[in-house]
Amino acid sequence: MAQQVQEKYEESQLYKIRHSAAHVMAQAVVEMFPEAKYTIGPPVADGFYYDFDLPRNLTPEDLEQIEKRMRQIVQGKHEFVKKVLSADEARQIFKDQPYKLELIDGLEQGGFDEYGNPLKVKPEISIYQHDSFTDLCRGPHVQSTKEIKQDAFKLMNVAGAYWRGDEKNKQLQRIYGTAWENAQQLKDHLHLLEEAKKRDHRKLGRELEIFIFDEEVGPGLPLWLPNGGVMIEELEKLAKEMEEKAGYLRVRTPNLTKEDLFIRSGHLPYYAESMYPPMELEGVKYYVKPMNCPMHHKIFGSKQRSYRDLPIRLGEYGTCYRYEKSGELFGLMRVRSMQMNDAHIYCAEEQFEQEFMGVVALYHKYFELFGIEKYVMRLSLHGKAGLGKKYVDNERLWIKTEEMVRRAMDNGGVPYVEAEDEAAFYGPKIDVQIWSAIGKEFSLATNQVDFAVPERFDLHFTNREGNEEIPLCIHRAPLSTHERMVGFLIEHYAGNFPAWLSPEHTRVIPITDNQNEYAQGIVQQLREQGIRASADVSAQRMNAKIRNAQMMKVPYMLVVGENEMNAGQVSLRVRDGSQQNNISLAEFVARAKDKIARRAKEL
RNA sequence: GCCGACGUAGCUCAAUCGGCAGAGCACCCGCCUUGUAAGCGGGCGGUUACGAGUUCGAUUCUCGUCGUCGGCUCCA
Repeated sequence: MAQQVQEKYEESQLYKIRHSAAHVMAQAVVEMFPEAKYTIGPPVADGFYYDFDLPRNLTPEDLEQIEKRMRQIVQGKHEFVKKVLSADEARQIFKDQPYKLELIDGLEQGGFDEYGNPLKVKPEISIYQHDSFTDLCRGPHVQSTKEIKQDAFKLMNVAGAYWRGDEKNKQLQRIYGTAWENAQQLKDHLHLLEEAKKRDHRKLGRELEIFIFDEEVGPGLPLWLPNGGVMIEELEKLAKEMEEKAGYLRVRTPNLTKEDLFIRSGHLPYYAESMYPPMELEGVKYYVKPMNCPMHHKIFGSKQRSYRDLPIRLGEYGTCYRYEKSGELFGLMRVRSMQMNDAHIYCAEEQFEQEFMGVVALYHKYFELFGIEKYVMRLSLHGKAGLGKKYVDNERLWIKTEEMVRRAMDNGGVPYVEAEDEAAFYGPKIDVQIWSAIGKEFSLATNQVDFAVPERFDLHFTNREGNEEIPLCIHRAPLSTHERMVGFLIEHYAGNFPAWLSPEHTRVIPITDNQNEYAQGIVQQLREQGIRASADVSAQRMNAKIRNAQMMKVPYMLVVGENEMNAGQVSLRVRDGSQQNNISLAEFVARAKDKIARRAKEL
């Protein structure tokens, strides 16, 4: 049932265009720097890149030059010619290209592809030539450079990238480009990037007063402003409702624990790099928690459990701290303090499938609520080489657990893709990739199976036969962290949240200050009905007040002037610009309460 | 952490070749009493991220630190 979503792209014309554009770019770069060492240049999601080892750093002006030269080259209508040859012939051609020689060695041994990953079948060695440029390459390419339209590609930026993606290797200069079948597609793509920029949660988060970062507080440590506080309250309320229905119990655990706990859990041997260093008091080391699980394990183990008690589902919105490397921080999406929608489900092996799929069902409810239409479940497996280093050293259990997850997903009819060497240290996991309203990809929810740590904590329950059995543990966070979830929601909705999530439901706008008191009375009535409201009694004109409320993306505006006041009514302006004049407050309250209570998508 | 770029008022941005640091918005004070996306006038606001150096003189040039951004690595 595992889907090969990549397969199609690799056979497409677009893939060939991008791959070929990468070669053309490499030609232009090598012309500019004859001493350049070139490495690999594959197509990626929206374009391509090529990594070079160059005598100096590239500047934006260089990119312009390279792009200009590329346009000349593609207009030359050069044929791409493939040649299959022996390793020695290839070595002769690339004798001055050390990275290519390394690749040839890998290909010859039949061991590794260009990323250093093991290959299943021994590949043939081939080169592609066009114009003056020859590259070691398995293809496929377009017939001729004329298929690369000179107005349908663009070089985007330069970035550092490690050779073979390994931070121990030399850092190369990577040029990213985007390429399409025609100019219109390129234009559309660039437009989409512009739109994404407008929705950027870092920009909107500040404008809508949801969160800030402060240099003095520290990188990756967001301060939630009152508006963000409201959104978090709403998300917690949502999770609590859903989890109570699904039989979860809520617990609370401290942010600090003794070193001993994390030695036992395996965090210190396998995860220390991501933990804040310990603080020592009276000779005892304490760590801030990067995860809640060890403490939940302690709660599970705090009394004797029978098979009749299982499954036990312990949930907590615990605040965790992880020392993410400075360059990894990214707005709310990657932070150092985070509050996870965390829970641990302890179950017997025969309950695993049902519990696991129960979590997947929860995902689907959230997808529906947030209008997430596109998603991919990504099954992350262990990598053999990481056993005992990245992963607990028990290959038999890895394989067994991975098979259990596959079976559960297959039986449940949930499509997924597999990703090798991406598991958590204690077991395989399902990460959920979702796509926002404008097609930007996010990785939010996670669902992990832990076959290792319960044993380390000596957790057990008494089974039907009266024997002690170790429970499985499912770690899950369908709503991710508050940080990442809010970041996603900002971009997904472009700040136009459904009413229930909006920090302020209603802004009451008096037309002149004669209506200030009336407006404030309305606010009080709304608050009593559980509707978040404020009155704009500033000295500005009504038009400015409306504009401000629109810019803060408040869903409902109640305009009150002389007429409304005398009639005891309000005039409703909805965020979409529609109006409903002279209605009773009760009518508005009924509408708003209904939308909020149902968490309706529409206003 | 690594490669590169960037850092000017709360926000968005100017400042010629190294020569007195400016605008709009926001905020405060007035005037206007207003009908569905900015009424008008005035005022406050800066150790140009921080610290050194070069120079008669540094927002501008050099170095270091901190932070942000584009990537790599990593990840909820």
